[in-house]
Amino acid sequence: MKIATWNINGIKARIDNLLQWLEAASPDIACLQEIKSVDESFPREPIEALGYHVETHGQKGFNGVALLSKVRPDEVNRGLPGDATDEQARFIEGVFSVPSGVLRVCSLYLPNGNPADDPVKYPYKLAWMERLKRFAEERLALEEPLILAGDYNVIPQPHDCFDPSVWAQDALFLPETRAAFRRLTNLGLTDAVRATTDAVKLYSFWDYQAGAWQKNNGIRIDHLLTSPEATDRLISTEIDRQVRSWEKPSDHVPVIGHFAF
DNA sequence: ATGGTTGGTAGCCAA
Repeated sequence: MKIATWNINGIKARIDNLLQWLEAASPDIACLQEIKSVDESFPREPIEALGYHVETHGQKGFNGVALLSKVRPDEVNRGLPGDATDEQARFIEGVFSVPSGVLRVCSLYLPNGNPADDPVKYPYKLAWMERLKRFAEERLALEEPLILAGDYNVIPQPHDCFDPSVWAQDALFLPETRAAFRRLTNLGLTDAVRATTDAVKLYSFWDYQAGAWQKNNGIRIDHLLTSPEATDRLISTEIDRQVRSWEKPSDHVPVIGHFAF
C-alpha cells in the first residue's frame, strides 16, 4: 500500500495539480493539509471520479486537512483531542480495513509557531505538540498499525535543512521544538523516511521566495511517523520532488511510504 | 539589507 502526505497549500489553487498527481502516483491513501477550504466548498467530485473516498476537516481561509482513500474508512474522527476551545482544523483520523487487519491513518497540520517570540503562536505550537503526544500514547497502547502523517512544521535534525544557521531562531528548528518532536518519536514512533535512507539533505518544502527551489534551499518538515506495528510493514519511502517543478506548485511536495499491509 | 512569493481574502494575515 502506498500512503502519502502532502501539504497542498490551498485546494482551489491546487486542484489541477492534485488530480494530475493522484492519477500518476495512485496512492491508496493521501493525507492532505492546508486545504484552506470549508467542507462544503471542497471539490470532492473530480477526486471521487478518480476512485477516491473523500473526508475533510476544513475551516474558512486557513488550515484544513483531508483524507483521500481508495477504500472507505470504517470510522473518521475530526479534531485533535485535549482542548475543546481549539477551533483550528488541523487533524483528522481515519480507521481502515486492510488485508492484514486494521490501519489507522491521521492527517495532521502541526502549527507553524512563528514568530517564535509571539506570546500566542509558539506556546500554541508547543501545547499542540503535547496534545499530539498524549493522543499518540493512547493510540500506541492499542498496539495497532498507525501512521501519523502530515506537515509537522518541525526540522528534526540539522541535516534536514540546507543551512541550519538560517533556521536557528525559527519555530521550526528551535531546540524546544525539536525536543518536543523527540518526545513524540521516543514514545516508539519511527520517522519512516529517516528509517529507510542514509541520505541527508532530503527536503519536502522549498519556500516560494528568493529562488529557494532553484537553489535547492529546502527543509524536511513533512513526515510519516509510524507505530511499531506499521514500521514492521514499512518497505520504502520516497519524496516526489518533481512535483515542485510543476506549474503553479505547492511549496510542499508529497512524501510517500510503501507498506505491506 | 528585517528582504521576496503565494493563497485566501476583502481583516493584509499566514506561511
